[in-house]
Amino acid sequence: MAETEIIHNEKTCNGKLVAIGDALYAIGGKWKLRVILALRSGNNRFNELQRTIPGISAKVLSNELKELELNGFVKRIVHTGTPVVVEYEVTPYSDTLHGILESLSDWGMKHKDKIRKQAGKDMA
Amino acid sequence: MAETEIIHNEKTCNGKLVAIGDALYAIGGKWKLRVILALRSGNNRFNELQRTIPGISAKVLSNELKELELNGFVKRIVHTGTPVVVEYEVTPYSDTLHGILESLSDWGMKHKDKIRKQAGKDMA
DNA sequence: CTGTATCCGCCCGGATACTG
DNA sequence: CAGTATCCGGGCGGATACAG
Repeated sequence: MAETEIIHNEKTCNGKLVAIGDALYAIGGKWKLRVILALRSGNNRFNELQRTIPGISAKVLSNELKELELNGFVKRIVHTGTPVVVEYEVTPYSDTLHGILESLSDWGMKHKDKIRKQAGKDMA
Repeated sequence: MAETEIIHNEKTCNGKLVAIGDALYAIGGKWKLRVILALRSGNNRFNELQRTIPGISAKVLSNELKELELNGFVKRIVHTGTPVVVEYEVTPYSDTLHGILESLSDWGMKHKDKIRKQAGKDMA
């Protein structure tokens, strides 16, 4: 039956839901992706990151970096010396997010278009 | 240069970041996707939804449904009669989320595997 | 049944000050 | 510079009661 394409199997859906939950747990939230993007664009020091990401506080940035490190997206590198320098790097694993980022941004743009058109119609 | 594939253009990235923010704003959060999934699996009445989605309160469910309706994912249908029956339906627009849901769940599953393997190594 | 209103505890996160 | 500790206010969301 063709309906299975639309209706889906409930157990499959639940499994996906769990997986989606896992994904959102790891990369959801206000800052995770922004931190990763900031790191990608070449800002690797703590204070540099804080300046690059508007509105983030030291405490929150610290927590985000720890979680990102736990999840394997970021590597913390301490260069001993005088003074001590700490750098953060995105790992190759963070590249696995590429597909998600692409679909999210594609959809986000289309969605905004749709919202703008609705707003236009509301005005008329 | 081949590096552009990895490093990306900063303005493009910012544009994507905004779009990703828009997307997460619309479908991010704890309940949005769960509500949509519950509706898809045939639960259309308010109390039915509340029973189907573990842990959601009436207030939160009410808010989620309003936001989902505003964003065009859900249609609210009032059947006048005695008693009045209210039903919620997913709209065809919610199908546009399919790509996002697929990449999220794919990635979520792979990510969980990776975490489990790490945990296994930690034990050894 | 389908919600809304109110109360309220808790936690997120901002500001600031401080340590190494 | 690289964070941590503390204080604290606002808001999210749960419980309950209530309205249509």
